[in-house]
Amino acid sequence: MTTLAKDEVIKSDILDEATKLFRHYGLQKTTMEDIAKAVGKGKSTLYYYYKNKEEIFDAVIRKEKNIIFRNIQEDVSKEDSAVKKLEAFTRSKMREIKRMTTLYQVVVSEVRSCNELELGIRRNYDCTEAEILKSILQYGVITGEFPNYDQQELDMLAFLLVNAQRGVETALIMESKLDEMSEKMDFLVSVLMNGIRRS
Amino acid sequence: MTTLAKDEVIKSDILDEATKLFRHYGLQKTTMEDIAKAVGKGKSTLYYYYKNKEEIFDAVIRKEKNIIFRNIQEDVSKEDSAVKKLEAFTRSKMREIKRMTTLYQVVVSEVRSCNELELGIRRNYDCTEAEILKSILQYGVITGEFPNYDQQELDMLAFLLVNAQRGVETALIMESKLDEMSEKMDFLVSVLMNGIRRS
DNA sequence: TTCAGACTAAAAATATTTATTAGTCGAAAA
DNA sequence: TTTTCGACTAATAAATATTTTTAGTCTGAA
Repeated sequence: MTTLAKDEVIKSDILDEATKLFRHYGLQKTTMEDIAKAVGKGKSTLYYYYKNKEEIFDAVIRKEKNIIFRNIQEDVSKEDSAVKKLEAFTRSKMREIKRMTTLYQVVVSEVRSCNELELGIRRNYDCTEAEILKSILQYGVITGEFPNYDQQELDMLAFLLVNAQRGVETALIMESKLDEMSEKMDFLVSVLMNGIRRS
Repeated sequence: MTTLAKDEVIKSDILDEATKLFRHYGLQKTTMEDIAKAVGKGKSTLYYYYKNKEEIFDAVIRKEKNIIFRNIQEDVSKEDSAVKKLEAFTRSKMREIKRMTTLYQVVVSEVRSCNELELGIRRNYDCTEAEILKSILQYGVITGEFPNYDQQELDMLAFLLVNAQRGVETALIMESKLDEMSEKMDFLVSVLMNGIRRS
């Protein structure tokens, strides 16, 4: 294997600097020149590596999202019962959200007004969440922890879990009670869990 | 008892017309002149009966909110088990929301940007919801349907229920899937219910 | 006591100018 | 050939000035 292609290194540099800047100043207030300066290159050089600003932002979000979900997946896979997996999922998600509050805010709030992007990213994000949840639920059905929900019911359950959690998340963020988040989420999950477990 | 005081009649007329207009055009796009014209009075007359526009809007919201919650309370009180009460609560709330989508939108979305009002109304609205839920839960503890949750746990449960439901509501409204609302809510409530019922 | 018309001050909408910034291009450096 | 840059433009956003609308007041009439 040869050394990493030079252009891949630079692309990755650009992404790293862009990530920092977006996190600090948000999407709108970070200019292409800011990014170029941070990388130590001219502005037009960025356009040699990326089509435009949106492509950079997309790449940043995709990368960060992947990190989040890799971490979550890792935590989830450590547990061996579906119930514990679900608890791990929530705990892990909370931790990730706190760790990346700024970028999360960008995705959740700033981007919320930037219609084109919003839908894509937010939906994509939720889909991944729902996917993970669904796989956990499916696992629970297999292990016999949960009753024999059919595919449609599992979809609905995953949908409900994602959005119920988000409802609580939003309320706590709006009242800036992030510190109560864990406790309340634990309680919510334990209730939901017991609910799912019945028949 | 004498005939209803004349000014009470007019105040009520103003409220009725204002309600219609707010429902049709929203808070911002309804002017005091519009209301006055609809009532068939001059604009300044409105100020004889109400301090300002906000007071009118407040009164409209309070009145509508009372109707909603009276209807919900009525439906809830018909049931005699806590579980059925909770189901009735959700079903009834869904129906009320659909019935008043427009005004609900005003409260939920338009007012969301109108900071001063937002907090007051939204919080007030949620409080009432949470109060009803809490009383249902308390009832369930008394009847033995639910385990012996203490006061703090009941508060938390009510908070969770309100916001979990709102999360799902919001998602469905955003995707304009109001028709799936009942089905999904039923499912959510049944899950939550079973969760609450355990120990 | 109840109302209206004329009024004001504040806010909202509009138009206009100015400043930034995303993205292009052709040419130079590596 | 691959990578970089400086100079340029067109579009977007920010700032400013201008007009219109509208909430709320005041005086006085019925």
